[in-house]
Amino acid sequence: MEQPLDPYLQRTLTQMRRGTLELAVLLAIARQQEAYASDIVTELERANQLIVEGTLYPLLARLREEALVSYRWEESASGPPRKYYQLTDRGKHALSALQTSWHETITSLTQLAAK
Amino acid sequence: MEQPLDPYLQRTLTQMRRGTLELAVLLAIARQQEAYASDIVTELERANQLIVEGTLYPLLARLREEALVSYRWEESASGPPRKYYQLTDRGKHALSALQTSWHETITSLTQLAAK
DNA sequence: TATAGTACCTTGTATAGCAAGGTACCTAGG
DNA sequence: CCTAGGTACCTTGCTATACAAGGTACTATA
Repeated sequence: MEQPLDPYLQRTLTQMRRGTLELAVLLAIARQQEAYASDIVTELERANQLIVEGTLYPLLARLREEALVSYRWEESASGPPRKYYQLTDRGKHALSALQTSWHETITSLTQLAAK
Repeated sequence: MEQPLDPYLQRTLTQMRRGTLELAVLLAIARQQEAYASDIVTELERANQLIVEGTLYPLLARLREEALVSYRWEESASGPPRKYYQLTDRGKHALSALQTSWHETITSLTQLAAK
């Protein structure tokens, strides 16, 4: 039973997603070696990270432009062809750098929260 | 010795800050009971969270509009008067809610990162 | 009466999440 | 056939916010 969220909290959580979605998507791709958009959505849902198409497709396009991921087309028996994404070497390095920053952020906030 | 950052990483880290700065500022105020802008900057620097004036002042104004903080003026012997901020009850609740979301996010990403 | 230090705040720009809407492929039922 | 439903890709418009840069004003000191 979900309560409707305070608009303030809603907005702030959206901002929080900005910092983590890109990392989460890179992790989801890394985890599966190869993934197309629906795989990523499913993988993130499993981890309670919601992402919608209007967010994911532009994000994948950015990752592509930055050469963090590459893709290949694959035909599907049950619909249009799919773009399967995989991490490039550059993507693996970026993922590693982001994880480091992420851990530093956790450390900082943990320290701030300690009385 | 700081290396100049990859512009991509730079941008992404800025996005990461979006999600955490508001939480960090609320924590910094809570920690000190009362704080003015410079106190907050100092407190965050100590935790390795950089924040600049052009970010902090608008953020404090937003917190004020949302009634998460209130302030009182205090004269200073060494310059212009200062605005000392403190959390309101609503602010304490919001802080608590944000911390909960923050921990959930950590859990999600930790789960995604686990092989 | 300058100059330096402190403290407040605003303007303009770029970025990215999201709602909503669009195109096109495939299969199955009538 | 051809229409409906499911799948998959993508775009447009809106909004929020971090940050660089610039601005005002108070106090103390030389």
